[in-house]
Amino acid sequence: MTYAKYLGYVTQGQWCMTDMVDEKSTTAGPGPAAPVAKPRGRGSSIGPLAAELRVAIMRTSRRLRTEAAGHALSPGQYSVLNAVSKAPLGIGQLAEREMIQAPSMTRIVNALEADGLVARCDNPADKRQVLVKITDDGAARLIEARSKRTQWLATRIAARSPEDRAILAEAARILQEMSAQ
Amino acid sequence: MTYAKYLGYVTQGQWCMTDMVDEKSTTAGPGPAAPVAKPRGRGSSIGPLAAELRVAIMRTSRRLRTEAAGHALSPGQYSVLNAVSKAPLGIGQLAEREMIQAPSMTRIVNALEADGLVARCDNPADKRQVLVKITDDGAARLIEARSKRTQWLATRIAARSPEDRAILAEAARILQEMSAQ
DNA sequence: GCCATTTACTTAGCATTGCTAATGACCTAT
DNA sequence: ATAGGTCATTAGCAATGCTAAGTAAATGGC
Repeated sequence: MTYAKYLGYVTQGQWCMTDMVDEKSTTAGPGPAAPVAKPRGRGSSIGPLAAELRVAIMRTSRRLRTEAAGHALSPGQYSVLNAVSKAPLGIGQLAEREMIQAPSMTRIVNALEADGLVARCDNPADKRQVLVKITDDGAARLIEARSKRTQWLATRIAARSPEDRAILAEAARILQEMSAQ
Repeated sequence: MTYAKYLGYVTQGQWCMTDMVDEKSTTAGPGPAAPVAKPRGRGSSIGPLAAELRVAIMRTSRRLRTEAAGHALSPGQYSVLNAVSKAPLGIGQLAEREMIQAPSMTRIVNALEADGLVARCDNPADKRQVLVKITDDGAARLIEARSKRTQWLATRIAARSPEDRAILAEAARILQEMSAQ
């Protein structure tokens, strides 16, 4: 019950809560990480920036997730459908991609299959493996979900100034690089 | 089982999965980001930017959540502890802040209380209400968790150029504004 | 060529977290 | 004083994650 007991068993984040805190008062100062290169000037204090960016990202991601809800496609289903839209993949491959365990993926694929969005096929080369293939219904649903998923964000972006849009574009690139590491 | 049955009952996002798709092929086009500055003309295609930004944010948030795990404080517990660190709050207020329902908050507070990180107090002015107060242990744990939470991000930020940091700072501000709407 | 090991998926069961519904205690207004 | 609303808790369901164990098929050693 006390959560701590749950650790050592949890291997990756699987919690869901908001994380929508106002954490202005992080402890601030130069913060966790080291200076860098030429942190000169007063402006480049890493700690507060990291704290602020974290809050901004978590809050935005929460909004994105919330807004994406209600489309009859859970995030997991969406991810899998998207992955399978290019080429059929096995359960294990999908699980690895999504960073979950195979049984969890089996369950997701079961749900998608029950809805007729994917189909299981035999792999002639290895009959142990099940290939998950997208159906026409699945492809249609994916396209629909895809646009709805981005809709909320697209609306807000459209409302910003061109300068802000440029910054967001750059930030997207930077964030991708950082999280890829 | 089929998820669709679950809708109309779900009111907000509560799923957890990766969402860590390689959705490069969203509609794409000119590649990652748009030019800049003077976007009008053909350059300011909102759709691809929204799609890319969405992926960047979701992926980064996922990393943040994953990296934050293993500190014996779930995101929910962390949020509550942080909220309560400034002033005691009632269950209902906390629930509203976190955008969850009161029973869920009761459960979180129960866990924190069991760990001795918060304490329930009576509110003399309204005996229906329970005030959740942080304990010394809770405050200590919060500070510890706080730095660890931002550490991952701070490290990556520290490795970027000053220009990138400036962009991220701006982006954080913009994202805050957008998600606040 | 046959048996042992490994691999891929499924089934079974537990844990966490969110929600709704219903209950009990208390405040507020008539 | 009583009726109705508000706050918190308890009870019970749904979804998603995990581990452990079981089945089917491929691979390897003798």
